[in-house]
Amino acid sequence: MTTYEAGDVTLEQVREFVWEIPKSGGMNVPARILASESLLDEISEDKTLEQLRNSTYLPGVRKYALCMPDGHQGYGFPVGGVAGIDAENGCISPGAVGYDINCGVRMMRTNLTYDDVRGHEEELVDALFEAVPSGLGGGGVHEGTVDDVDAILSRGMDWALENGYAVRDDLEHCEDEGYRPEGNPDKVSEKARNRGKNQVGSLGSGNHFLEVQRVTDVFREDVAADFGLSEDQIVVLIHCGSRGLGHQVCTDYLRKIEQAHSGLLNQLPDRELAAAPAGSQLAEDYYEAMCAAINYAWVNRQLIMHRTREVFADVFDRDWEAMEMDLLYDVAHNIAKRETHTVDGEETDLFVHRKGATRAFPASHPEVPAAYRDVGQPIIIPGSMGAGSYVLRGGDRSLEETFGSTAHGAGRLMSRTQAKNEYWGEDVRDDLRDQQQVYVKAQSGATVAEEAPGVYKDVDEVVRVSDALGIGDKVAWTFPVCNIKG
DNA sequence: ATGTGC
Repeated sequence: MTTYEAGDVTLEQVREFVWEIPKSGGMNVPARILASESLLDEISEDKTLEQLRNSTYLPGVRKYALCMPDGHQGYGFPVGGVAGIDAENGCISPGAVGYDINCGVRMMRTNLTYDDVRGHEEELVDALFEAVPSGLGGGGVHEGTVDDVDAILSRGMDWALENGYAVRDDLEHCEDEGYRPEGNPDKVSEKARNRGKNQVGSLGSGNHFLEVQRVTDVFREDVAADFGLSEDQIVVLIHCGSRGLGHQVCTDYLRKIEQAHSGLLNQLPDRELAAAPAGSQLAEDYYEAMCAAINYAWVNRQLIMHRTREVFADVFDRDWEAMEMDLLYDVAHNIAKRETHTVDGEETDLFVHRKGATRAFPASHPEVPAAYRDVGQPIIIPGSMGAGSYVLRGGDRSLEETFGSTAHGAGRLMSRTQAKNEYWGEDVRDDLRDQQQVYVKAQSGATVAEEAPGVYKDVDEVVRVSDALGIGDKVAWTFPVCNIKG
């Protein structure tokens, strides 16, 4: 048997790209890592594998805990981690969802080609930067009241539709149609709601961005046609989350759960995995608050997309409808959801935790929107400013292998602090413009340094593993034209 | 990720 030694963890190879930490000690199930050896070399350098093994101590975790090929260390639970935990007898863990609840991406199509945009990059990037609020702190497309926030938390994208920020078609091209009915503002603290009221429609900072891209390659022509993608087409990618509101929800419930469920906490190897037992009041409260933050993040991305349509209409002097600026799809990267999966031959209700992982449902799954039911759901995987991004579709093996999940990005190679020592923002910006015709505009030079292409893993390799395992199949590759960020 | 924190 092929093994891989990583510190005190020994991995056994199950087959190509599939590695397992066998069950031992307090582990309830084994753990699986989906990676090539070169990705495994990177994954094993931080605490990812230890955190993944720790997560198998969570009560009610089924089958195996998983790490996607882009996995890296996170708070308690790896970014790139997936765990299906029994929704009747198990638990729910905020650390296995992440601080940025429903951090995610959406891609909007246009009928413009690269030739239409070339020569207008500076004008476009300036106009987008001016119109789309970004950076730390307040300021959003919709400057509202706490009542507005409560409506957003309850109704998600339905609120955006009612308030003229969306068309019906947008809702139909969004995971869960942009709405979790369980979202309950009463379970979200006043502090969180106040933090949210002046950030509705704002990018934030860090790795969040808005990017105009061109489709540079198509790998599956038939699927690409169903997704409305073709070579040289201009698309827009929006990556952001639930801002201060989601962060506050996570903080609030971690503290509450640590206090109320210290018994469970003491059974776990890491207190950052704090979890509320299924059926407890806090499990229900956290789920409803998390769903509310999920709704907030969808509205956030919708308002940014709405503003982007206005900017394009202004710059290109045409209606956005005439430019066919339609939402391709919106996927969540940091969520938990009650889903039914087959485990040991039985239909089982699970809290599927996906933290830095994308849902990847295959063709014919009832939760895939009608427009894509025949081909599988679109999966959007942002890479870096120098390596581009990918569109995949849910693969036939995903339900069996990964609770219907795949990777979510390239994954960091180095910390933000390390990145700022290695790179200087203005140099990164100048190199991207001069060498790759990518136009970047950011609130802070430090953010550009933190997001330099060199701080990321090889997104091609991440996608290659997903494709080879049949959990998410390569459809198209896109490359940046211009990018705005905090 | 984050009014960059225990």
